[in-house]
Amino acid sequence: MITISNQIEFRHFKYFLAVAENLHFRKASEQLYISQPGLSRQIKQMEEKLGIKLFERHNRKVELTKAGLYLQKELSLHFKKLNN
Amino acid sequence: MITISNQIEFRHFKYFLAVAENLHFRKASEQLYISQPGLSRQIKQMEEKLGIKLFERHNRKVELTKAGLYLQKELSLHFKKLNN
DNA sequence: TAAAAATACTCCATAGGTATTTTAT
DNA sequence: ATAAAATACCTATGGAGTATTTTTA
Repeated sequence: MITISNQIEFRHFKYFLAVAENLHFRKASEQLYISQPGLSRQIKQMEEKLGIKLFERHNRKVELTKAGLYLQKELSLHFKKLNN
Repeated sequence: MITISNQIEFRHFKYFLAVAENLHFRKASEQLYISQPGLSRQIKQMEEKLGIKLFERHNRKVELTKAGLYLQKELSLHFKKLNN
């Protein structure tokens, strides 16, 4: 049985990668064609579900945590293979 | 930009793999702890979104189509890498 | 004081359940 | 006659939008 998707959905990965790329929630939200609050909530939810902080928010500056950086690498590697 | 998840979610992959493994909707639904109609609908939706038939339903016998077989192989390879 | 993310609220799309029907053997 | 999937109908969860607040440089 596959377990990951009981918690995390594609949406989360997609959103995460957009924020990780932009390091800016508003810009990422525009790129994703969703609202900034919606994006913030989903990232927060993702962090809660994983029990891991993915971003450090020092106002006017968003950074990836170590865990976030690791996840970004992993996803960049494997995520795209599922797009045929 | 990642595109796949605008249509398909983890849920679909998970459900698909369960049916592909069991070749039986009811058994697969039990394994997934969801109802048989819910599973049938999600698989149907997945096929519609992909525009590809994944299973042949001859009553009392479910078979993977060629496309389904291919997808099963691909997912078996890549899907699990996303589980840390 | 302004730029950015978080919170409050609301709404609605849809995943999923129960009951039933259809289908083929 | 029965086993299995599909369909009909309904409900409730949660994703997402707008408006606003909080935060810090």
